[in-house]
Amino acid sequence: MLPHKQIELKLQAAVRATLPDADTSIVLIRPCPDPKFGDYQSNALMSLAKSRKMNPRQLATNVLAKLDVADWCEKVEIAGAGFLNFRLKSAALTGALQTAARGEHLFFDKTTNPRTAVIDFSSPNVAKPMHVGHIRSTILGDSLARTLRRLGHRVITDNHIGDWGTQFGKLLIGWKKHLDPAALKADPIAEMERLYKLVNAAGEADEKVLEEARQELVKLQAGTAENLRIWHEMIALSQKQFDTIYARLGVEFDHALGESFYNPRLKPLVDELVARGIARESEGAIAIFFDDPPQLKEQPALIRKSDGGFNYTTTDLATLAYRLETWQPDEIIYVTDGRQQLHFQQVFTAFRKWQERGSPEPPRVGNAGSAAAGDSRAPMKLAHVWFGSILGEDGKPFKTRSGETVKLADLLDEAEARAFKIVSDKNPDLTAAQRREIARVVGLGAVKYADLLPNRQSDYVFSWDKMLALQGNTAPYLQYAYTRIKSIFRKSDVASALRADGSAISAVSTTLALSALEEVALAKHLLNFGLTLEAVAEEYRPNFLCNYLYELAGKFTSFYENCPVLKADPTVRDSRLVLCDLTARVLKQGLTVLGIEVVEQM
RNA sequence: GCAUCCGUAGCUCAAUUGGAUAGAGCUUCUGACUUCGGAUCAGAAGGUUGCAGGUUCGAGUCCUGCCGGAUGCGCCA
Repeated sequence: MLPHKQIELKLQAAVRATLPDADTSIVLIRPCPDPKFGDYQSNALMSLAKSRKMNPRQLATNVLAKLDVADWCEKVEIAGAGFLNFRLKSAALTGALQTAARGEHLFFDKTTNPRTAVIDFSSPNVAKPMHVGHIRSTILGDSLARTLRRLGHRVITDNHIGDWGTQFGKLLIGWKKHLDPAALKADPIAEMERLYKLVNAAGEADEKVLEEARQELVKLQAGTAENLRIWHEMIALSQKQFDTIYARLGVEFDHALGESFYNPRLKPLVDELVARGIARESEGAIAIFFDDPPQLKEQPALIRKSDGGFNYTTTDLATLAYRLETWQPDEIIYVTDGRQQLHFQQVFTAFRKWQERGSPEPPRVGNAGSAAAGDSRAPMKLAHVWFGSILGEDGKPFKTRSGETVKLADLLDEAEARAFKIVSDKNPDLTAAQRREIARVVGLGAVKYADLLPNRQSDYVFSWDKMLALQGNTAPYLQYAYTRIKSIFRKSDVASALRADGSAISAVSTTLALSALEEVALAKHLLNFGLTLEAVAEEYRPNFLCNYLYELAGKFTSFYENCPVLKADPTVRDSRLVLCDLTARVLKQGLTVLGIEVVEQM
């Protein structure tokens, strides 16, 4: 277990010994904002003292009297209004580095409390090209899944594909009357998109077309063989496109249960909600009204239209119930844009009402704050992880120059093409194949990182130049730092001493001699990797990890500038090689968690 | 009209349970032994955190009001 965790546990024990009824879950250790205060701090005693109207420094003194952390820390100091400052003993620091060098850990611990999380993200639509609007959900969701898995949680990823809905009426007309088989073969998505636009335009001019579309839709919903066959083919063709893009992005799903999967469940669901008095008839439709959160007072959710059809609230409720029955998750995470906040508030609130009035299995779910008897687990958490819009440089929603949405495949192509140009410019001696591979990794990395770096809730301005400017806080900068480390090993004679998986340097002495300030700063930063991963999982914010890795790369380059490795005396040299190796491994692992690859040379 | 979110350096963005002197990158300027890889590094400049109050030992963060912006608001998803 890492030193900061040990200190935290000891501190919590000391607080319990001092204040037996205190909630120690808020007693946490954080890295100090400024190294002059120490390595770790806790400010929890101040808030504890406040809520109890105690003198914070007196409380700190009392807690300190029961705190023994001498195994890891120098003397603990009380500072300011009641901060506790901890300074690591160098033996604790080098000890953690040594166990990491032996491959026992990589500065994070697997959770002692594994949870099951279902993550719903990406959700593209059948018969339409994946576009830039899908990128944030896909990349955020994937990195959250990777983070949770790395920490030892059970993760189920489910792609809720848009494979049902009114657009299929128009698509069926187009398919039957205007299909160009050659075009379909060459580029199925483009052909289906063409068909949709064609019929959509015709519908605007002629009401009869719309009526015809409704008829086709009804026939599809009724299960007419021909419409069903065409619909299946449209899904299969679309899935091919999705698979290609996901393979390129390195994104995998455990399930892809589209909206249509839930069709058989919609009518029974509405019937049950009506029977339980949760939903009622209103203006010919069936709606759920809310009293509970005041914001929803004037915002009923429709679950059946007056024409008898169902809508997305119905589907989402059915999906929620299915996931609960099938996987019994502790948590369901929806990664969508912020415009759906009201919708998910309605879905979550409706679901809790349903749970309160007798629910499917298991009953613990939805009763926020009160676990059912016999089940000690916390109630299921429903999280809407929302993100802001992608804007063009004019501050309006991002489009191509001609006003079209930007296709994801085109965007990735361009990222790779630009990266290829840069690699060829910087390193013309590499073979074309090598440069293409580097461009792929760097280009895709740049796109992903640009998406993950901003706080997800802000809108962000999409700029080809900024995204692909391979400078500053970008993926290429981190990838470059990695290659510089690898270059050191290529030039050293210990490369062969690395295990095949790169996990440890066995030939290097196990004693570490950290003397330079830059070495110590780098080493201490390595220790905080796990805290960062936990924060990402807790807040659903991969940008914490981006910033951590950027700081790590910064501390490494500072070390690299000031501390020669290969030219140093043997003991210092070996110690520095260990630091280099550990830095490379954390960089690689961190980027992997973000869904970004590394290369040995750029 | 109601609701949600946002407003931080010239620009794009950070800021870990309310914590210590609000940090980066870009841009500009000045430097770095032909370099363990210069896709690098060091330094300088740049701020009344939209405005006005309030709570607190402590507020970019919480509360109230105002100004400005984005988004959403019953039969699309």
